Amino acid sequence: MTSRSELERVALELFAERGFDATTVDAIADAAGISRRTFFRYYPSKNDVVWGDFEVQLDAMRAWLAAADDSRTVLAVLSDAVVRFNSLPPEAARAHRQRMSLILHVPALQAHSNLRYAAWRAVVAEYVARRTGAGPEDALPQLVGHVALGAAVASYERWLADESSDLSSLMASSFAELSAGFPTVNDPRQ
Amino acid sequence: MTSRSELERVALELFAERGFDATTVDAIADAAGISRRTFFRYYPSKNDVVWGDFEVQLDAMRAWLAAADDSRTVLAVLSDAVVRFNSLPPEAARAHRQRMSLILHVPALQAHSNLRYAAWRAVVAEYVARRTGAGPEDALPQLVGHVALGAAVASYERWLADESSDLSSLMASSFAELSAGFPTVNDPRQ
DNA sequence: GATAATAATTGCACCCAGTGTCAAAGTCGA
DNA sequence: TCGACTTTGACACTGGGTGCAATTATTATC
Repeated sequence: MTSRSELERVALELFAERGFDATTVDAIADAAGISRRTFFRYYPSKNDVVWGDFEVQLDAMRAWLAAADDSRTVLAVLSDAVVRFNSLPPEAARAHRQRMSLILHVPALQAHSNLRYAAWRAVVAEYVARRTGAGPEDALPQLVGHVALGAAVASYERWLADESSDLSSLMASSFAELSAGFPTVNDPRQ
Repeated sequence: MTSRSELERVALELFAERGFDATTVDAIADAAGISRRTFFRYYPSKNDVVWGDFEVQLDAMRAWLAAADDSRTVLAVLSDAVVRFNSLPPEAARAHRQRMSLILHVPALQAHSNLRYAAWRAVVAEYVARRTGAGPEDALPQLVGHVALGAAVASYERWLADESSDLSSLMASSFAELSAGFPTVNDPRQ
């Protein structure tokens, strides 16, 4: 009985072994012992395999934000949320590095990621909307969504570039820079 | 004699008429009176047609930033650059709206845009690196690149949502929000 | 346990984007 | 006019993704 997560495991193994582009859907299906057509019932595209249970994570973050302490700054809460939903047990770090390295470095996945990012931004925008009384499509929530995503992705790239770095710290410092208006680069006396 | 820009004109017309996905490369080639294979000599992909001379614009922005007045704040200069390279004569607005609407709303192009955005971010990062003495791949320049892109894209989305809005003003106010650390949403007393 | 309804799986025939190859036209300088 | 060089085009092929209909489990019901 092939499960969705089993299929993911097999696929990621092949990607690591011979690269994403060089791994055909046929090869994945073969390795998993299912037909090509069935593969596409589990995942709508080859790209989507890499994202695993992203939607579930996102739902969790949405719920966490909905119940977050309103006495703190919007950006502080967002920073915590991003840190929390990107902290992994040390033993999961290697796998997550591999996954994110694909997403951020393989052109086909870099492109596809934008579609997923939209859902992430929507969660942030929804929270900012709740806090400010605006609609989720209004200017400020959307702006914060885009900018927060930028900070998060930049942090991921730093993390991938340095084996010894800690993702949570990088996220936190990116958001700190953000809420302070980029003091190191925005000083009028400079 | 079919030129690159003539091909672009024909393609955008078809996209507007019957939609991006429903327009095959064969149809574009037919309409332009060239062969399918020749289309791919002018543009590496169907997606790329929509971006027109983006690289040229980007080169211009790079040059402008390289020669910018260093006595002003990094974010102020970036804001000006973004405003300047996104202000169009009123008669070009309709076409640009159409083009950007495709890029921001058609899934295939939303995805592809991420690849183009990388080049845009690199230009910003390069400038921040020059101003701060850091390398273009260092944390701060990269972070500012990502965040500035977020602000720019958010502004574009606002602009597309409102026929009567002015792109330059939207860009400027997004960057103002950014350099002030999002005062309307980042107030500890709120 | 046999059977009927339901769901999962698969094979097959497509469509379309993108690429490699090689031959045919066209261009241009000498 | 000849030959070198570039542009174009025809053709075949790869690979992702989809619609459809048949086939094979599953599961519920009697």
